[in-house]
Amino acid sequence: MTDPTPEGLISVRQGVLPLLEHLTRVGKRAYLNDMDPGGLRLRHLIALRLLAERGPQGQQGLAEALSLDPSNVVGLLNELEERDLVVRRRDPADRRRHIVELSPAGAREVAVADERAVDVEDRLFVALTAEERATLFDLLRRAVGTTLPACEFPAED
Amino acid sequence: MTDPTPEGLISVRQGVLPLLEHLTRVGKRAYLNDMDPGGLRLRHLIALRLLAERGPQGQQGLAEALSLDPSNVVGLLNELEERDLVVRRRDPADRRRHIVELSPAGAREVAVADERAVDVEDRLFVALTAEERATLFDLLRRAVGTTLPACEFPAED
DNA sequence: TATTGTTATACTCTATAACTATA
DNA sequence: TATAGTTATAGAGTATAACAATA
Repeated sequence: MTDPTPEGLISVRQGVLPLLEHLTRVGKRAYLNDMDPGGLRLRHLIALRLLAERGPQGQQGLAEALSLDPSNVVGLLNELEERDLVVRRRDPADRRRHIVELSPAGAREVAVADERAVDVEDRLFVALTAEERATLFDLLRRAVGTTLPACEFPAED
Repeated sequence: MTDPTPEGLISVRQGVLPLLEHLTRVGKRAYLNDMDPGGLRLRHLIALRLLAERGPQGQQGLAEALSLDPSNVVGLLNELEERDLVVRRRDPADRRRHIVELSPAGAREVAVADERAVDVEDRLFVALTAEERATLFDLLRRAVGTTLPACEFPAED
């Protein structure tokens, strides 16, 4: 064949998205099954962690960082606020804005939920060594970084 | 600190799932926006590719490979069959089974949809070199391999 | 009695447009 | 007029149970 691209790379280019989709779905399901019924779902944990890492945020910035539509962030925050894991307060400087802040209970919940996420990931990535998981994390983090204006996520290295 | 685990690895262990979820969601959205309205969604492409790579399958095996509930596979196949991309026929040996097979039109559609997926992935992974994408692909493929009894997916190397 | 595929249903997730209150 | 947040709604994705046909 006179194919200019090495065979291996062609299949690589075509197949990452299906694998991502698969792994995410299986991981979310495992996380859901692990948690107590009615507990926080993955999206809640992600939002709480974002607040923990970046501090108080307007909902607009939160939506952008999560790559969610602002209208969808509303319901997510409602659920977190009902459980007193998060506090919304008006920005005195611009009374249109809501500043969202993690509550002490929210911070505790992040720790609990993180524990569960660790268990799930340990099972999800049994095939990989610690170094490989670190590599995977790094690659994903860099890829995510370009999909958003400003998201370095859990970049606490 | 007497922590037995290096600091770097701790944050790694906690954070892969959120990154996967984020990247998958963004990728699916990009794929959806790219395609002509009413076209095949990502899950259709994944199912067609599976059939292309593994050949005719019972729906049960298909469900397992896709990590979908068999009841959800029904609707997916209905949509593919309506477009004549796939053919269901009774297994003469066991008349309970439906053998699902890719049609010639289905095979052509895989190629078209793959093209679009390539574009999406090129944008999704601009931050990564070809080698890094190959590494990512390999790591994901190995991780997926353990989440399923038998899924080596696009392992055409 | 167990298995394959199917139907029905409820709930979550996502995208979109219209609305309000502030600026 | 534009922006931050909200509401409402429709469609896609997922989990579950019950069912028919066949083994």
